[in-house]
Amino acid sequence: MATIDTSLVAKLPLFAGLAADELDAILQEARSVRVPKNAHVFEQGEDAHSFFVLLHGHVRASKVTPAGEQVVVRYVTPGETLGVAMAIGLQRYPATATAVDDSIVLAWPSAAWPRLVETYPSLATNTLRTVGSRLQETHSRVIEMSTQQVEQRVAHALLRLAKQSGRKVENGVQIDFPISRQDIAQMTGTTLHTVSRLLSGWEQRGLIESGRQKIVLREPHQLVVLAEQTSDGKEP
Amino acid sequence: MATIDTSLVAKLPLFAGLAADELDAILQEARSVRVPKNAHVFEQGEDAHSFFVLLHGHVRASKVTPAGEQVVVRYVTPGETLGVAMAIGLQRYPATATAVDDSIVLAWPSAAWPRLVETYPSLATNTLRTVGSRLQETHSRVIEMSTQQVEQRVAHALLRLAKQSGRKVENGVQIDFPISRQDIAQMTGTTLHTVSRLLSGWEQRGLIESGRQKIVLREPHQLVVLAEQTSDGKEP
DNA sequence: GTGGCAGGTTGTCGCACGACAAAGCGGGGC
DNA sequence: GCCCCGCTTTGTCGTGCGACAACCTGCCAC
Repeated sequence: MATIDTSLVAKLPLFAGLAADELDAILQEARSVRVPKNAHVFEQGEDAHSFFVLLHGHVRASKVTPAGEQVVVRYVTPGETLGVAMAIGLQRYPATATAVDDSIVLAWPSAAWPRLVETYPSLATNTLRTVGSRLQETHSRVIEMSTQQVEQRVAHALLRLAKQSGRKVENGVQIDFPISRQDIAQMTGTTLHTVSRLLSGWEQRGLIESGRQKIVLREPHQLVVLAEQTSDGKEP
Repeated sequence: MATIDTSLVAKLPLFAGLAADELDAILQEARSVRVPKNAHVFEQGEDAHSFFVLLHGHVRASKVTPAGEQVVVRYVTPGETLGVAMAIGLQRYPATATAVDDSIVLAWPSAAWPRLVETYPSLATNTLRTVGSRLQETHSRVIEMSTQQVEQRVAHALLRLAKQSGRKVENGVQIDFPISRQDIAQMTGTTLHTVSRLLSGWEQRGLIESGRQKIVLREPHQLVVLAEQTSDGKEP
């Protein structure tokens, strides 16, 4: 296994406030794992043996309901932690993590977490901060789903994806990993049919440009307008 | 200010793993505050000056959207923390906390948090666990809103409230604080009209008994059946 | 090169629920 | 004890969007 590039990893929120030698010691214990596209990093219900940091690629975290429906919980971008089940007191992963692109993760055995936290307390506070901000985001999503129509929700979803993982291209901002209408539907609580109709409409109006598992935002600002529109037509 | 009853507080998850004298030291720094019914513990957007533990009563945490719609984030029951904004890296409270009953909270200045955490690292891991489980719950809510109909969601909401704050009464389990159809609507992403219709229906079928800001579950099991029903009629 | 299929588009239909409206009702305040 | 106001109920109507269905299309495998 190759040595990990410390200079990149040092900047991650998880490791904020750690000295270089401390970071080295922590990284000693990590394995770097390649996860090919469409492979699982871990699966819902499986014993939470490891926790991870995504180094490269993109990972989708999703849950299945008892009735068998899939819901996308979030997309993980490089630098973020995933699978921190153990840290929040779970024995099993509450979701499935799937690489949507060839990806690389750092993996630590969950068993090491209590010791690591004891030795480096900032790991706990750093994780607390990231879990907290995920809680915030999830609350936003609840609020969106409670108060907004499908069109607004989908627009928001695209904007969020573009902000997280947008890549500047000729005609605008492209979402930097393969994503289907189905995926978007599962993020926004609607059906791929409705998403398809919406995207078609936007494409005709020149707001976006899209193809197979590919979306380019041409007029992000217009989408913002759409996303913030209230159903009663008049803005505050 | 009266001394705080240590024996009760010692059992709270926040203080798990602390020695008696450590707990005492922490409690020294807290003020106990009475919050009358309908008063705010704190308000959304306000500077997050303190964090709290609810000792007695019930508190509703809610957010308002830019468009002015209210959404209920959660109901806080005695023993839970609230207002931990600072711990998760926020300067301001992300929601408003309102006492729905006369309540009592312990309050610590947020400024003390970093020092407390440094001195008593289990505060961080304990908080991490509770924030983690709130994240789990919020994810469940997203999933519910994505995949279930209003009837199922409302049934779930009642069951959750009953489990958290149910009080055994003659005819079943009563939700132990005043709650309106409006509140339930704001928890489930629907309107008070729809909630009213649903409750009326259930009352006629003998599942519940309800009045002004009061709900008694007579047949919780029947509600569970309702809550788990899929729209296509057939169960797995 | 070509066949197969995952991903996408588009049309039609139905209904769960939100919007609007208007009228009971019960409890707390004076 | 009475009045008023916030909670609740119930009716009607309209519609956003899910369900179902059929077909298209560009990619990848072989």
